[in-house]
Amino acid sequence: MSKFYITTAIPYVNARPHIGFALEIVLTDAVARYHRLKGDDTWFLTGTDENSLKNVQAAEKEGISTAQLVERNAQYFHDLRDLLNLSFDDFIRTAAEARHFEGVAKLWQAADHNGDLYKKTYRGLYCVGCEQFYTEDELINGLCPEHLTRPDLVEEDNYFFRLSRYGDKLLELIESDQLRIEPRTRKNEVVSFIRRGLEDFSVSRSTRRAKGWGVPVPGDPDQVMYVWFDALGNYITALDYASEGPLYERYWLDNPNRVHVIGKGIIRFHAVYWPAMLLAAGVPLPTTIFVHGYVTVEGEKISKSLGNVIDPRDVVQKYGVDAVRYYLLREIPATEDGDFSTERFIRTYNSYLADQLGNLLNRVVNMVGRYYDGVIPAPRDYTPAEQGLLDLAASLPGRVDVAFERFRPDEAITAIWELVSAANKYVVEVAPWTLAKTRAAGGPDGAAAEARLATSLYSLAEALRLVAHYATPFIPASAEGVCRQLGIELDPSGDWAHITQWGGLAPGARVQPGGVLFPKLEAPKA
RNA sequence: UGCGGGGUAGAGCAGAGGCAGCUCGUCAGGCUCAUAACCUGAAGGUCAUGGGUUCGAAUCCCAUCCCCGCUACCA
Repeated sequence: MSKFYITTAIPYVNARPHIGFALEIVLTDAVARYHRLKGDDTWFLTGTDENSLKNVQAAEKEGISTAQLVERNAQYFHDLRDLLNLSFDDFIRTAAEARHFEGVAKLWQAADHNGDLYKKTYRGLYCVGCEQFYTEDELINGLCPEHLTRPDLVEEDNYFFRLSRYGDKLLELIESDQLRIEPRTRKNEVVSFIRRGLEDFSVSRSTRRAKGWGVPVPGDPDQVMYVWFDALGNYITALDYASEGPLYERYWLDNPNRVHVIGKGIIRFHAVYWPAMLLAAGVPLPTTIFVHGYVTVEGEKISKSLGNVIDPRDVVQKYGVDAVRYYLLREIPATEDGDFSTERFIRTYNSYLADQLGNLLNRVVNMVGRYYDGVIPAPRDYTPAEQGLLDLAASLPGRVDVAFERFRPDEAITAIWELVSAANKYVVEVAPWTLAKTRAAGGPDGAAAEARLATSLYSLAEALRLVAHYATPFIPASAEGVCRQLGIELDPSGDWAHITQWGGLAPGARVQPGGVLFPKLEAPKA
């Protein structure tokens, strides 16, 4: 048994969650659930990033307080827990929690004591209407793209972080995989970025410009922290870094697996800024950063102006939570961009869940009912016909483990579904309905047929038990549903070697026909 | 501009010197336990293009054309 700490990025709360964040959090959930299944001491954190000036502006527009606005919007994200059947252990809100304010202040001070924070005049092009800075190339003909006015050249004292000090150290850690960045192409990106030389970056804003919203800089009431210390710090403040409490000890200090799951757009902040900040503060670094791709919708980038933003609530309501989880985990390759298309969604669901798994369960439960009065029989001698199933089952623990080690749930599912497919083939090969007829005829042939029939139905039920357990991280509710119909329960012991061993199903279980687990979806109109 | 990844069947992808594969889709057949599901078989590819190395190249080398990511304070 090992330990495992895993986090998602914390999203801005200025809009409802969309399908892209659903991908990240479902992906993280599947990995966390897998580690729990294996008996690892697992902690899964998510939360919301609330200390942004944009929230202040949005609240003003709506005529409510900023605290009210972020609280309401944070709820949308917390609601994903039920909606997507998530298993996070903790949810941190950066604007609302003392542990966060205190932890971030401590992190700041530690970096400061190390001499890595200093004050410098920041000069930038500031649009009063937007209340934000623009870089030259963001402007259109030198004008603010939003208001088409000429931005002011504003000077302001801010604190800067000495990132420039840490290039060599970061390179060493990343190239040696002490800080592992997956997939490899993302690691290359980061390495080549660092090689080009690192510049210090600004880590505070004037309190006035931030309208007083944010975490105050310790000892300087005129400044609040900018997003870096504040938002990135959540990964340890949520573990009570402020007091270096038991969670911090258990999941950060004394744990070889500290994993951040992030989208490709924020890799630099997590793979460069954040580790450097931790080095400055004398805090251990994360061990792994996994970078996933983005979701496109019907082949198009998600964007508000295109109006193709998908709310996970809508798809879950329409198709069910496990259908959505399955699609995200299997059809979107974790390391690449992947497309969310209704047509493909329905095809995937119908083929893998309804036709292959659901139908297999149905036929097995039905045959046990018909030929053994609903009681799963004990197997007799295994023959070459079963060998394929047994060999495949024996290969799965290793293959699934490798897949998760690489953060590739899609590969794990593909491997698991080979067992579903093999079981469907096996049904046709042994043709239990023919055996049942021979059995009914009696005589020595009938006795032999009885043995074959018992062995085959047991083997099929056992294959389904294994599939259900392997499928738990991906489609937890349906995995339970499979077990319920088999008349057994998911094994919560965490004894993975035992769970995945062929023969774990105790004969004598009474199947519970429970109707269709995955009702087929109407094919999209051609 | 530089760095990185990629272009393989209608779609999505695997293969990294030795008969071009997988899933979905399409077509034909089989089966009747099952959700018209399942099983078997078939059709479908100039492996982006041009050249080279090799007995042999999707695979290695050179060139070209496309696509995508990164190219800093933008979560």
